[in-house]
Amino acid sequence: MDALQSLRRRYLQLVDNLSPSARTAYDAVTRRELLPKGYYLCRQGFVCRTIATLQSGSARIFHLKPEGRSGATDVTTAFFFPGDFVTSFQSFYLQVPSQSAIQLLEESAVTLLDYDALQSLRAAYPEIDQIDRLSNDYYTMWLEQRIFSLQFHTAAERYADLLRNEPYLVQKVPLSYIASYLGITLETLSRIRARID
Amino acid sequence: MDALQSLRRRYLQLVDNLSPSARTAYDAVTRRELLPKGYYLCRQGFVCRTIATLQSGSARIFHLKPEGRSGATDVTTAFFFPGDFVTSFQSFYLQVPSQSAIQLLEESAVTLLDYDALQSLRAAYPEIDQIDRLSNDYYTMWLEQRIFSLQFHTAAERYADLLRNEPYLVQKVPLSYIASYLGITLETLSRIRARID
DNA sequence: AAGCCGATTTGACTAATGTCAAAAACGGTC
DNA sequence: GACCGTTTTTGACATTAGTCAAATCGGCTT
Repeated sequence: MDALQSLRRRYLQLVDNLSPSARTAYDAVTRRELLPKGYYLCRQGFVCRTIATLQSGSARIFHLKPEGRSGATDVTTAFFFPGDFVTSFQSFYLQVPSQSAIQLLEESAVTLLDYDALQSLRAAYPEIDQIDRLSNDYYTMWLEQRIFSLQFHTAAERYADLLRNEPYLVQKVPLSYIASYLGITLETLSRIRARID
Repeated sequence: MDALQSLRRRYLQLVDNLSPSARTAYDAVTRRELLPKGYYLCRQGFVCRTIATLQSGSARIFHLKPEGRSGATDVTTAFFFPGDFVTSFQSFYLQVPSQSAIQLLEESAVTLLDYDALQSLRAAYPEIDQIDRLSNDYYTMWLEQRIFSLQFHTAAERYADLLRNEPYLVQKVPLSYIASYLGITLETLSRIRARID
């Protein structure tokens, strides 16, 4: 877990210390935008063509499953924070339709980069290829840790972890997002919260 | 899911079609071994120094947690099959102590490659770097899918999936491994099986 | 074939979580 | 400050999975 954070620092440093030529090339193909709360960076069923670097704000990735008796259920599988590269991994790297949607949780400043542009940058600048690789490794380890947590910890422990790691999140997003992220219903989450204080 | 398998085929093809020079360099630094059932490719708490390509046989990666009242509990988090690159991802790529152990489930033929040797090969042969990257991407997508399955499917559905995707597995490994992999107790798994036929 | 040992199944009971429905709390608007 | 819609909490009950213990099954040995 500490190893995870140091990996994250490594790729963020590489981003900050791009060589002038790589920086110029990067700036030429990316665009910075301030996008409103609720904006979709990626829609379920569509190919995710861009990867966003989150400068400020937050986002979530979620999956809509149709069947549920009481309408569709919306299950959040991850949250994103500043410094994260935001995309639907499989959809972006394989350019296939996404199984999930990504939505901003608040107004956010992002830097957008298209798939083709990223591939060109990677081919031309080893340092950018390195960032891409490290950030993917980071994501992979984050996933490993999440599975660990889903398999080994109780819902109450997972909520406590979340409170510890992302306290601000609990302030600003609906409980239903957090509950589905933890793999429980919002009633159960509410009861866990009641028991804590 | 289909995208996943095609990605796997892509990296396996690259392995088969290495250029003669890359092949020679690869053969020079790897060793093929036939290892017995129960052999540990990696021990919990130690740095995983090698990555194994599984030629035949199978393996599992598991985590021992000490606390349990009735002795330590042993939770399987993945199984490996021929064509897989077998290692503890975080431990190998960051060279930090592993949180899990990897054990052969039967006598297996493997090709062993040390961390330093892999880094040299990657630097010298772009095609090997490409294989490493694709296989990591494959693993990442596999993890994503596994989280999906843990979060969206019931234990019974996950067992049915396993039966469909890895039928041979059910024949040769103890139910307790499969149960912990599915995130349930072996009694529950036994009851699920009883209900199926 | 009998005996043994580990793996699996079954049973009875308990604990945890889900479901459905209603009440309370909260936020923004007029 | 009253009103409205949304979010969160609470309650009662059903369902699912976990726990502990005993019975059965299967393969192996002698």
